[in-house]
Amino acid sequence: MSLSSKEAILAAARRAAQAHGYGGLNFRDLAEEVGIRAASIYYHFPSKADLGAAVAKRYREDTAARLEAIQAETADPLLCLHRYPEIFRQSLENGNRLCLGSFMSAEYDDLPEMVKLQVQAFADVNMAWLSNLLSATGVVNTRMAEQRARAIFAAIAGAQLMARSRSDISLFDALIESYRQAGLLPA
Amino acid sequence: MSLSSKEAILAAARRAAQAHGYGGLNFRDLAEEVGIRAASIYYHFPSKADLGAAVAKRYREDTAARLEAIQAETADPLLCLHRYPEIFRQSLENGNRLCLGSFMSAEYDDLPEMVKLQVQAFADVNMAWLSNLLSATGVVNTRMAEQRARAIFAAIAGAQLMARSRSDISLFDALIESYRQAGLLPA
DNA sequence: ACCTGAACACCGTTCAAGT
DNA sequence: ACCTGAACACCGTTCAAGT
Repeated sequence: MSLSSKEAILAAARRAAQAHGYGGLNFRDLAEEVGIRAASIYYHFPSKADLGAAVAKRYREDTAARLEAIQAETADPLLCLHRYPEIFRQSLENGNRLCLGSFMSAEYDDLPEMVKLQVQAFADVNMAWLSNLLSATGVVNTRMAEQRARAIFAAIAGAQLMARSRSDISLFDALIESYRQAGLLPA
Repeated sequence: MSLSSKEAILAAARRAAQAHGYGGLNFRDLAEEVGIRAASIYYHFPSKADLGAAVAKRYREDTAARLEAIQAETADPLLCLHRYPEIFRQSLENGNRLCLGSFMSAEYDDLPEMVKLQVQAFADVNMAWLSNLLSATGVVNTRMAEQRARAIFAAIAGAQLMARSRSDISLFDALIESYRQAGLLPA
């Protein structure tokens, strides 16, 4: 059975936003991909801001679920941390797309307030997960875990941004490896 | 004496692009700031792509000049490296703006070819400068300098992106400090 | 419930025409 | 050389009307 229109819109909007940003999202192209008319999107989402916020919210929820899945599969916190870059790598694998949080951070000035809130929440989810696992490893003390979590999140987002601009996933892998060698990420 | 229209357009376009990206650049607002009509911009730049490429080229040249200035002022390569984040910090100081290379990397899919080339060139200038100085310090061997230079560039771009989304320069400083503590940047 | 055509006001972009 | 009016294509949005 196929997706409901609302779910199809959300999925297409997410893909578009990861490739072109919130500003690059447009209802006519979106509608064409879903197989309806642009005006029909307004039945499901009252405005572009609402659609953007819904996309960002879903993106955060999906990411949170994936992080929880990693933690469920992988008992060792060091191994969990080792797997963290997967999240960003998969966006590159999926059509050289960017993390939605990164793209929207670049566009931050021009985002509706309700979208900004979701972007912050996305970053918070990532940093909390990282901080929690860093503490669990004992590699850094609890006081430093939060600080290190922010640094890791920012650095990996930067690595993805650079790899995307070169359309080169192996560059992403090499950057992550460099972070490990340098000591930013646990080896 | 005041700037020529062409220079005034370049300056205003740069500021706009660092705040709203290439996609967010618009000729009417730009023209209003310069004091001419939108159509007049096309006398100086035959298309938006040409303007974008000119802005990115100038941005790269300015950055190269600032990096050379740091090197001229500061004999010790370790001190030069210590000063590198200044480049990104100043964009944040200047109206919470993003590095043009970062914003355009996010928008990469939608960039005209001539703009893409300048974005690559900008990254290359930064990485070559970093690599050269890293080699000079002897902290890493020459073989690793290039790899580390990429990692530093990507990580600092990520730090700026995150600090901007929180409108918090002190967060940028804290992230740089974390990179030093972790060993990514020479302390 | 779900969708659409047609229209609206606006905006980025272009170009022939002005001075 | 330098600038502009006017037109064009496209956008987000609305709404009465369709099924």
